This record gives sequence, C-alpha cells and structure tokens, in this order.
Amino acid sequence: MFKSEKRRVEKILRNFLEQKEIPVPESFQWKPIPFSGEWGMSVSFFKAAAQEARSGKQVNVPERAGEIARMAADLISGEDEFSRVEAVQGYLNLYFAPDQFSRKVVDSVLAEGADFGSGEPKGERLMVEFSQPNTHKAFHVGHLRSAILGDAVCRILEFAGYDVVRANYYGDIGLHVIQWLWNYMKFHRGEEPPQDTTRWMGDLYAEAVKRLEENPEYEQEVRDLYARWDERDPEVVALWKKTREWSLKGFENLYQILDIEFDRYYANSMVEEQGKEMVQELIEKGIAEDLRPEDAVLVRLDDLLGLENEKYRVLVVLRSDGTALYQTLDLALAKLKFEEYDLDTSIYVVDVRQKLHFQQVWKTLEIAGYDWAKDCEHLSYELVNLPGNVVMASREGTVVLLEDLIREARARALEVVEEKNPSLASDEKEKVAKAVGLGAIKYPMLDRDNTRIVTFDWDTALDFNGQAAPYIQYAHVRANSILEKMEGPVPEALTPDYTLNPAEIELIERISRIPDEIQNAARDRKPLHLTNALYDLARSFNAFYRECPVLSAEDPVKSFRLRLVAAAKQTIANGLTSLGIGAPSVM
RNA sequence: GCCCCCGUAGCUCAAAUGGAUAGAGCACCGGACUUCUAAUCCGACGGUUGCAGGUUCGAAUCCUGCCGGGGGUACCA
Repeated sequence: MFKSEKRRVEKILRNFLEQKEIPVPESFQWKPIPFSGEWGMSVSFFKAAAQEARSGKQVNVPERAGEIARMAADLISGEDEFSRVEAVQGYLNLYFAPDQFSRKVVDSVLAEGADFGSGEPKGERLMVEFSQPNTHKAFHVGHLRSAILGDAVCRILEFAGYDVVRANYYGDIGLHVIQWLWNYMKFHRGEEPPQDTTRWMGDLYAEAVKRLEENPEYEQEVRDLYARWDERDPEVVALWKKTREWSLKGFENLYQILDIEFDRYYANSMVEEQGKEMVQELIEKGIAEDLRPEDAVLVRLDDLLGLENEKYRVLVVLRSDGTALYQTLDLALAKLKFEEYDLDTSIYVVDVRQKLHFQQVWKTLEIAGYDWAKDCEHLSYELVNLPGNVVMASREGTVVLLEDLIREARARALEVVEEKNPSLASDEKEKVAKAVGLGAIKYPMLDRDNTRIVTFDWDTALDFNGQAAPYIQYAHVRANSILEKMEGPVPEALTPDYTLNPAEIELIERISRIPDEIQNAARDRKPLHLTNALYDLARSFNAFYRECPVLSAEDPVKSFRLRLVAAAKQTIANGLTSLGIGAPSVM
C-alpha cells in the first residue's frame, strides 16, 4: 500500500541527499509512526549520519540525523499529498491527510473483497510436506501442530502469491505396524473398526505394546510375522493393505473436521525400493561405504567435507541386514518430489528433533550432485508437551487424543453459545460451536513462535476469553451484526468530510497493514506475524465499536462508518481464512 | 564433549528483523449492559529483557563467556 507515494518521496530524498553529498542508503526503511494517532510513514537518517561519521567527518550522529531530517522535511513540505511533515529525533515523519488515506484503504478493501491482502503471483512453486501420521497408531494432540502449522503456512503462502503443493507423508510400514497386525491376527481376527476408527486403531496398538511387554515370549511370533511381511506373504500383505485403509480413512475424517486438505499423499512404502536404489548409487559413487554384513552402509559426511569439527557426523543410510531406514526413504522422497513437481522450494514441516537428520540427508544429496538439494528447507517447530514437560507418546499412553480435544472444545463452545445466544437455531449453534471450538484449538499453535514449546492443558485450551481465536471471531460477528441491521446495500464510496475519531484512524491503519503482514508471514513461514496483526486489528475494531456509533450516526458519518465496518469485517475474514480458522457471522 | 532451541511483568506470550516511550492476555483490584452482540470495554497494578563483558550514534534483538531449562548426537522415527 502507498507504494507510489513511497517511491516518489524516495526519489526526492535521493536527489536531495546526493546534492548535499550525504551518503544515500541502498533502500529506505519505511515504518509506521508510533504514538501518533494519525496515519503516516516515517524514515530515519541515522544510517546516513553514521556513515558520514565513519568517513571522517566530525559529526554527532543523533544531531546530524536530526539535521538531515529537518532539511528533508523542509523539502517535502511542498508535496501536497501529505497533510503534515515533521522532523523528530532523526526521523522524517510524513502524515497523510486522514480523509484521503482512509478513503483509499476502505475503497481498496471493498473493491478487492476476498482478495484483499493477497499478493501478486510470484511464479514460484513450493511444496509443503506436513502432517506425517503413522497408520495403526493414534492421532493425538502432539501430531496436531504439524497439521495446523503446515496448513496455515500453505494458506498464507497461497494468499501471498505462491503456487503451493500440499503433501502428506504417512508412515505405513515398520515394526509398529507388524506389532499391530500380530495383535489383530491373534486376538481380534475378523473384527471391523467401529465408528471411532482412529481411536480403535490406537487402542489396539497400545494393547499390542502392553501384551508384548508383559509376555516377552510373544516376541518370536512378532519376528516371524515380520519375516512373512518381508517375503510379501499374500495374507499379511492383504491384511496390511486393508487395515492401513482403516487408518487412512480415519485420518481423512480428522482432516475433514479440521478443514485441512492435501494435493498429494506420499507413504513410506512408496519410496522404500527407490531409497535402496539410491543407496546403491551412493555406494557406486564412492559416497557411501558398504560395510555389510558386519556394519551398516554409511556416509561419513564430515570426512567427505573435510570438516575438523563434528557437524554433519555420520549418516547411516541402510541397515546391515539391508533393510531401509527412515533416512533411506527420505533420500528417495526428496528426489521424487522434485521429479513429480517442478519445485522451486521443498518445505518440510517436521519437529525440531529431526533437524540434524534433514541436514544430513540434504547434504548427502548435495554431495551426490543433486543441485535441488539446496532448495530443501526444514520448517522446524517445537513439540506440544503436557504440563511438567511430559512428551506425548503413544507407547507411554501419555496422550490427549485429537478426537477428545475436538469434542470437548466443541461441547464447551456449544455451552457458551447456548448461554449467549439461546435464540439461534440449533444447527446454527452447532456451526458456531465448530468454528469457535476449532479456532480455539488452532490458535495456540499459530500465535507463538515455531521455536517455542506449547504446553497443552485443558484449561487453556478451552478458555475462549482474551487473546485467542474467539476474540477475533467475535469482532467479525460484531461487524457483521451492524451490517445486518443496516438498511440497504453498503453505501457508495465517499471521502469522510469530518474529523475522524482516533479509533477510526487506528482501525484503518490496522487494516492497511494486513497485506504486508501476509508477506512477512509467508517469507518467514511464521503465521505468528499474521495472528499478531489480526489480533491488533480485532482490538482496534472493538475500540472503534465502543467509541464510534454507526447506525445511530448522521448520514455522511454513518455512510463512511458503514463502509469502514464492511472493510474491517472483510479484512478479518480474509485473515482468519488464511490461518485456517472460520469466521462465523453470529456467535 | 560437540551441535540446536529457549530464558522479557506472578503466569502464558509479543515486540514491524538494530531504532522513538518494551506491549498484550491470564491472574488480582476497581468500574461499564434500557444504547450497533458484555465471548466485550475502561482504569489500576505489574520490568535492571537470566548474568557479565563487547560492537554501535543506538541492543530484548548482533558477538564472546558464563548460569539455568529442553532437545539432538552411526543401523528408532
């Protein structure tokens, strides 16, 4: 927003600085003016002054910056697009005429509608791999962060102008699957999953683990079953496929409830063979050492790179018995992704514990000559723990099941709707409860930095007050409510001919910042930037709501405010949508 | 040992990427529903940004060293 104004002023400043033989910065960093209650933009001259000082001139930097700012201010004062120009403490502050500025913001939101905040197409294709659930296991709250963060990042990237491929990568092979199958064949043969499929799959897995712990003599049976699987025994393979489908259907159901979609599903089993082939290739190229049968196949990364200190260490790419490891699969999957799609960047939303793993895999691929390896990016995030720093683990039984959390959140939200808005039709209440309950679940995973641990506790998860999604949703509802009561359509565009209330100025400013924050969030892969901006916007709307009557105002004021309310509602809705959170019209 | 995160108000977190006066929520205290939805708002309280140096005109932010917490570190995923 205001790119043309910025460019014009920059041109003037550049000429002025050159003329005065003051160092010209490479780029001007425009910032909003704090504490103003008036809209504008500012730029500082500390860098120019500091550069002068460094080049030998006898200058006091803050004083000199102030001097330059004052000279610049005198120069710009002639420009009529600014209502006020001032130099304060080394900053050049340019204020926009509030009436022109506010009209421009409101008009562009209403003209662009659901596209307001979106970026120009970038012509770049990114793949985001997120949510890597294991079949035959539970889906718990610990798994939620990758799913929610990944989904939000995809939505933000798309809105920002990137071409995004959403990839899911599920684990459908491994010891846990064999253990599950063993338990099923021995104790549950013929059973069909109940409604709550994912819970049942998880329960059977936990049961298998428990049985094996209590009766070590069963280990042999599991080993035998693993052998049958390795030989692709038709009965075992058929059962594996059938039961895997149960898990996948259960996951699909959860994704649907969470409103998360994927374009491409990858599975461990799909890349096992290619992975082994790539290991063979690495051996032939002399990158990997084949020490079988005594030892595994490994890549000594630090040695290959001639590093003194331990950095990449040693990557085992194949077990000594020739079976594949996680890293074997990831070598092949990375390649498959670039082959299938012509990617500019391949992003992995995976928890921080796997940082070294990815560095190793990608460095190995780079050494092997795959130049796209440098375009792989690990979007790492911290875990979701339970109070007392307890990690959620299926084996330990220290989990909060996703189904339970969703059900509780929706039930709690429904209670509140019943209380606040008893006259709503019951299906409306259900819809509201879903949007509010899910929003409350998603928000804590998005409003803090990815590098921070989230501690899950029921009280916080089910608290709908304060800094949380329902707060933002509520602002949307209030805006909608005013528009509902408005007679006729949204008024035609107009320039406000009255002195705007500070609350209106603030609200307009918050709206105008959203497009930049979308870009920031996309660039850093941090939904946090957007949640912050949206929360501030909602807060400004509530202040406006209190300070500025809309429906009872006289007409020129009323018309402009109605347009402002419509713009605020649209912007909040666009922001929530980019986070994967619903924007209900009533609650 | 080596590597990666985290440390900001009693608690949970921000801080526009090195800039003007470090901000919110929760909790606690005091107020506001006959008025566009009180899931809201207003006020009060609350800070040596873990510690010590350094770089800089300017540091919560960058560098070094400590302290405290978490995680990773060759055939788990």
